[in-house]
Amino acid sequence: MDVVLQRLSGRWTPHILWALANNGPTRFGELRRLMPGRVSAKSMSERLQILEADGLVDRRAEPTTPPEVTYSLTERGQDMDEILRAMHSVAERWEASQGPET
Amino acid sequence: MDVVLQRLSGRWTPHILWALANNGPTRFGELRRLMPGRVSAKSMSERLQILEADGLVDRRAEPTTPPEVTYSLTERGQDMDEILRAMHSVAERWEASQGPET
DNA sequence: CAGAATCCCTTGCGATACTG
DNA sequence: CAGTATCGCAAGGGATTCTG
Repeated sequence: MDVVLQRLSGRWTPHILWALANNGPTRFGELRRLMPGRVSAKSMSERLQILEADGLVDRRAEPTTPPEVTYSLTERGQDMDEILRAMHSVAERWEASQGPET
Repeated sequence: MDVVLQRLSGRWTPHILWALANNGPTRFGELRRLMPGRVSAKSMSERLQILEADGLVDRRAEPTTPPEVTYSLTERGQDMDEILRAMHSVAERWEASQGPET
């Protein structure tokens, strides 16, 4: 379980996986804009590299100018969807039946 | 979703909730021993206070000497079980079909 | 557009020592 | 037993600046 936790660690990691799961292959900038809140390009880039190294995300760069880099979920990355959906489910339930502050 | 993520944050948080879900009310020391790896008493205590403040965990202290403090899941804490089980499920699948390094 | 390079700051956590 | 008090460190991430 620790290994799963570790791969999900990082402020934006779950959001990134969630966005890719729901939007399919997405470009860097767009992915960044899909995040709820401000993410620095640095954090985004770093995290995506880690996710790629972890085998959860696939990176495909078109060698054009300007560059067009698209990220997508690997099979292993899609495994996470089960967890993300559970989170989303809980989140919606909490939001619905009362507005849990903070 | 962010609120759920935030409540699950912390190195030991998911493990704590998971342990409480599977073992029922558990005393401080025992809970600490159930963690996979070394946890300082400080971290454990801090995190439990946060979990209590977040309304996920209930703390019941028997005013004896030596003290006997028991932690358990609140209803809201049990909501997390859905997520934890998903994590556990993925963890087992990964562990079974190959030994994902790291 | 998609980063890489710096700089800096906050947070989380462990180790250790102490207490009612 | 179940904490609290201190100290110190490393990781994560934001802001900013620069580039092919």
